[in-house]
Amino acid sequence: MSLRYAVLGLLARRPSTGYELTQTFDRSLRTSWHARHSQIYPELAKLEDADLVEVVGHGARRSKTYAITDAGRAELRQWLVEAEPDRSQRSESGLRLFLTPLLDPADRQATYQRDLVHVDQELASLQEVRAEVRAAPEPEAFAPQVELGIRINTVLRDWLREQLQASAGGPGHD
Amino acid sequence: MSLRYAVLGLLARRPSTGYELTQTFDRSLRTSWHARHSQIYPELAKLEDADLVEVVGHGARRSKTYAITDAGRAELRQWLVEAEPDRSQRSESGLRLFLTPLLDPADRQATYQRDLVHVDQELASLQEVRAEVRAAPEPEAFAPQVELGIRINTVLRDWLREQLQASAGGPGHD
DNA sequence: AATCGACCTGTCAATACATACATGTTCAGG
DNA sequence: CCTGAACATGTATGTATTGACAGGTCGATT
Repeated sequence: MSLRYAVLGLLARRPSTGYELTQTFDRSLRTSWHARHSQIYPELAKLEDADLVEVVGHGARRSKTYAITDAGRAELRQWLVEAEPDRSQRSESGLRLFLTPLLDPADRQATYQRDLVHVDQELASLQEVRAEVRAAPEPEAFAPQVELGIRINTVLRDWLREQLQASAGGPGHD
Repeated sequence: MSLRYAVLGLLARRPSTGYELTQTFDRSLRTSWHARHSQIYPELAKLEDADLVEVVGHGARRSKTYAITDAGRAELRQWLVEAEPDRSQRSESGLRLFLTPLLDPADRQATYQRDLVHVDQELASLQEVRAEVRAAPEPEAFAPQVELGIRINTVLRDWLREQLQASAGGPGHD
């Protein structure tokens, strides 16, 4: 049911078209709940059927702008506050990190290096977002979430650097 | 395809029965790649068909012990080193954290509090694992991974504490 | 000897999700 | 006027995953 609440949550921030939602899933939600447009459009239709969202406008290229309804807000709040969270996760990157010790030192170093490049990019993009948020006239409610993303990626970056340094001396360094 | 490599990876660490794999998925892989036994048993059968794993023993209660084959090891290495990682993730907890700013301060505090309890438990259990790893006679290849888990959960714990303190003064505290 | 709980392996039906297919629209540049 | 790229929305087919069902096994306790 997470997809449903992800969509509801994004529409609670601002009314959007399916296309805009798809972009937000790609940009902001890819690290927490990934979804493709082929899932988003049918989900919007289901949510509309259930009166949790409604079409509030038609734009160019047949686009429809959806907004969350009061019922939708209530449903979202209920899920966030009252439903027991499912703490399980699916992260291919996490799985790879978990299994990396199985590789021999050269392969291991190569994969850590690849991850480090990615984390650096991630950090750069999050720092840009933070700068934008700080430059905004009004305080942004999502600023702490951006900060958390930066902190987690920083920990990851430092850990990857340590692993690379530790094996840099060679497997039988002593 | 991640499930396949998760199973292969666990069998690369040591031969196991389906039941043992299920337990490991629950204990260690729940935060990176979650799977139920109803997926694991059929996957083992498929892997055996493909000669990537083999049955190396029969135990009590009809249990079969599987081990990874040389072909399986090659397949696993190839995936870890050469396949382009899919960086997208699915984490209900992450989604909840992302959406929490939508809640009013009282609800928000309640959910952060709930998360804090969980993170504390997670940390305690990871610190136990670390202690075991340190007490082991031989150096444990997976020790850095445990350390990373501790660091990430520590960052999360500190961040949650900050959020709780920030809103403790009340929404219009100044 | 009966019973209970943990052990252990499977299957099935329904839902979630990915990939590919399919179609039409607006705008900018040549 | 033509063309290509980005915009925008959908559907179809196959695979992945869940939750429920199902049944057999072993050991300990009574």
